[in-house]
Amino acid sequence: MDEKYFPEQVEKKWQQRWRESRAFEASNDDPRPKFYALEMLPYPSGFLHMGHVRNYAIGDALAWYKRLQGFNVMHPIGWDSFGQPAEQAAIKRGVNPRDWTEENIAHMRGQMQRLGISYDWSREIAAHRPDYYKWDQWFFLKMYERGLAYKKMSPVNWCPNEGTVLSNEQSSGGVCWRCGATVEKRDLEQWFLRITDYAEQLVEDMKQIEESWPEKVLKRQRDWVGRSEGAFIDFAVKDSKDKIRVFTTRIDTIYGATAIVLSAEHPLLEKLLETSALRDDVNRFAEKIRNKNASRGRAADQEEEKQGINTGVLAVNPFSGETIPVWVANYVLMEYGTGAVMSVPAHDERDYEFAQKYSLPIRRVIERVSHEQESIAHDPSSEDQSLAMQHAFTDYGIVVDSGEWSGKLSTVAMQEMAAQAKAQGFGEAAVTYRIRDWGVSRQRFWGAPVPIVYCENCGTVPVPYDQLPVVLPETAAFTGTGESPLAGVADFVNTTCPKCDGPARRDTDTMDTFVDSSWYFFRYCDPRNDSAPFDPEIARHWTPVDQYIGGDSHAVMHLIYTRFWTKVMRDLGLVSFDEPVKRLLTQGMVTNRVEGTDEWKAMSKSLGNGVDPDDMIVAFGADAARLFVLFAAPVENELRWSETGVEGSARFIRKVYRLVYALSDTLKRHASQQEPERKDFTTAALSLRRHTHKTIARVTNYFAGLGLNTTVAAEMELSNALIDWIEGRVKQFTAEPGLEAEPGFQELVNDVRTMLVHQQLAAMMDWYVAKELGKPSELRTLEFKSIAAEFFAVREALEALVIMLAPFAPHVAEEMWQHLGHEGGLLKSASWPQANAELARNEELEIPIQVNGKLRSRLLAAPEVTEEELRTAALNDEKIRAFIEGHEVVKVIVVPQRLVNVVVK
RNA sequence: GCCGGAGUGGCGAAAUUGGUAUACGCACCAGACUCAAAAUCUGGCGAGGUCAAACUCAUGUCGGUUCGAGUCCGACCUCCGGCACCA
Repeated sequence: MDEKYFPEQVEKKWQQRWRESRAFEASNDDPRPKFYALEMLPYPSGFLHMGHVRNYAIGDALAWYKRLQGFNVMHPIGWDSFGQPAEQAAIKRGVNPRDWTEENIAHMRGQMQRLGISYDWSREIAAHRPDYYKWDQWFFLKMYERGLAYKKMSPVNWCPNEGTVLSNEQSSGGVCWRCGATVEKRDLEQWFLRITDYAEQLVEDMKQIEESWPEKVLKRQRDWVGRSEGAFIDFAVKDSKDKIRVFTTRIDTIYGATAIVLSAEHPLLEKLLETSALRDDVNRFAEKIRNKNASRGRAADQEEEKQGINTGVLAVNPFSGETIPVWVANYVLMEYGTGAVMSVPAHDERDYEFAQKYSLPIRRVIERVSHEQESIAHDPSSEDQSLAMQHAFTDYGIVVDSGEWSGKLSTVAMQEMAAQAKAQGFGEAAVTYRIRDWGVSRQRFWGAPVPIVYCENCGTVPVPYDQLPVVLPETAAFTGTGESPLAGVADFVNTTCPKCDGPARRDTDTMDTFVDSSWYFFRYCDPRNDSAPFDPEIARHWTPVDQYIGGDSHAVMHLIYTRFWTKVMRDLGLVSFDEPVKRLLTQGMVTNRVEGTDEWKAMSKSLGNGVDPDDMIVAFGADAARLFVLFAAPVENELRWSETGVEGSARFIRKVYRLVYALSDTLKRHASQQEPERKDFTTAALSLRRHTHKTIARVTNYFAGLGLNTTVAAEMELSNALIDWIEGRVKQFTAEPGLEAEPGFQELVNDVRTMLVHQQLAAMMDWYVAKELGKPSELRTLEFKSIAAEFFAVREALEALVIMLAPFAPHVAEEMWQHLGHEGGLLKSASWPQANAELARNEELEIPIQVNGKLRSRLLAAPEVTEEELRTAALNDEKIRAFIEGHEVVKVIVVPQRLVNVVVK
């Protein structure tokens, strides 16, 4: 151990030792309880950014903590290495996507190792390697067998300028993200996974995780699934056998329906119009709306004015028998429900707006449940009138003017009406979902090929399992024309049919990269298995994931896909639970000031406010950078970057390092090896131990809730307390008369806090011990046992501090641990310190005394003090007497061990 | 518009969940050391008030509950996220 702290030396040294000793490789057979700590696997863009550093620092702190607590910790990492950037690099610069990806992985792996994250590198995986994506294909085939993977025509986003397909994200707002051209819809045959089959479970199973996943993530998933309870109702078309099925969540308002409104894409529309005189006008209108819908997609960010047209067709309300007109309008979406709605202007805002514009009747059939206040001085009819004029009344209430249901509560009517619809065969209670099946086909090269073959004779044929993987060719022509580059690789496309051996063509699309990340953390359990995606027995040992950590940008996509995938795996018999992740933490963003402004924004190249982790490692060390990231803000908050903040963390590390350096030799010489008996501890030693054990309890408690910032703060407090304590002891030692003359000691006393005189501090302690013990026993101020006990307390504090620092600054913690006398052992085999409640207990309590709730005095009391004693002491307190003099004491509130409040009049 | 979350010093934030508000750190000011700077150390640091105290006021605003409210209840204001014609 150097006198001075050089992070680059310390960090290199321990990184090497960890690597050589395979310190963080987790065994599947370890008998200790397991803990699976997981961070979201990165896309290998080439460079780690601060968001990654934060993510991994959090995960690593937890992994270290659990390891020190005696858990068998698995902390793996891998690469989400399929995806568009590699292909873009190929198109733009002609590099091979595989080479580009491998180089990026190599560089980022180096960065992670320089950060000293305690990953189990033996379990590293990468999605682009055939031994991984083979299992993507395997899962695809399993789903195909079960009808969970199917092919259908579907519109995709198409940029006419670049001649390429875009994802929904890349065509946000209806324009191409690169060239700004208006995106068109094109119909393509695409593969879908039937996530809608699991819609109900995706909502229902949230109950299993609602305590341990962030509410905002659950909420977004709930919104995304969009579960909605209501009813289907069939309206018969007048003079026809056709029926129009609508979905409504407010069947109780059905007597207020004054029209049926269809979406422009409604399949029945054409047939209905056959007999209509308005046919041409309606068709022209519907065509216009369809075109508009197609070109803008669903991403339109502005609500359009409602437009509609009467078809001239009439429909019959099955409840009232009333005949109402059928309209077509732009505000009804084909994608949701049945693409047709009953329009109830009195009780739906959209219908109200529509009815106003086209002068449709507005009929009120729900009244507010009356409150006493409402009956005052208002003419009810005029109030109704004004209400109806301005708004739809969308609350539940009492059904009126609705035949036999009049006078019933909405909630009651809804149930009874749905039951009647069912009994009479014109409808039923129903649940609809907003979520739609997951389109996984991508017309791209850099992904897992879809393992399907098309044969002229046999049609669509799945590739047999024993022919997996369908290997991606070495390279292809990256023209960027929009068709999958695989289509141009003749060797790949042309194959023979597995069934009939005749000529066949392969599917040339690849799978969405979210497929890779839907199950990757199961692969970590058994990463080299070549006969299954993983051994269910081994996975049973490790999964579900105990703690998952990542950004909330994946709140919907990845985290809903992986929940879906887990349920499919459960149904395949691979796992035995519903939810893959027990606890989820979504960390906040890392932001930095945008130069020349007061704005804090996420670090990015384009804003020029990025900070390179490597620069921080060089300047301050990985330990200081990691410590800062965890200390500066609660993990779920935004983290504002501050270089002076990192300096502060480095300062703290240096302080502790010097303390260990200054004291370790002395501790080796003088500290008792065994824990001394209680009577041998001086009062001073006990007060230090109290601080140590209180801190252990606090830190352990904070860690349980992932309050990492307060954990670090508590550790800083302990180090401050230890320094204060040493200063106090040195001053006391040297206060003996005559010592002023001893050479160097006056400077020592003055300088003890500067920590510039370590050797002198150690020498002084040695000298002092010798001097004390050299005295005749009656003149000694301290006995040998007490000295040994006092140094024991110091060592206890330092060791606890070093162990508790390991999750935040592991390299320097290892260095200090070794220097504290644990040569040859690694910190990972140390044990997390145990808080001793007896030792943590205060000798004396400081009890605040209030008069009428305002703090007026304090008094010191023993922890055993009774309520009565506290009350008496408070009333006799000099300051308190001044306050209560001349007033009547009404009441004295005593909170045991806590506080006294004197209430006066 | 709807649904969430949050408002505490100059800044990031603490507060054992109703009991001493502002821990810990950053920035800043003064001092020590230094030829000087850096580093390090010491002291100060919510506002008002005072030589110093005492004391008064402060957790977005206004009310309420309570002996006691940053914390609980009601109304409002502001900011940040998500969704957005979902029937």
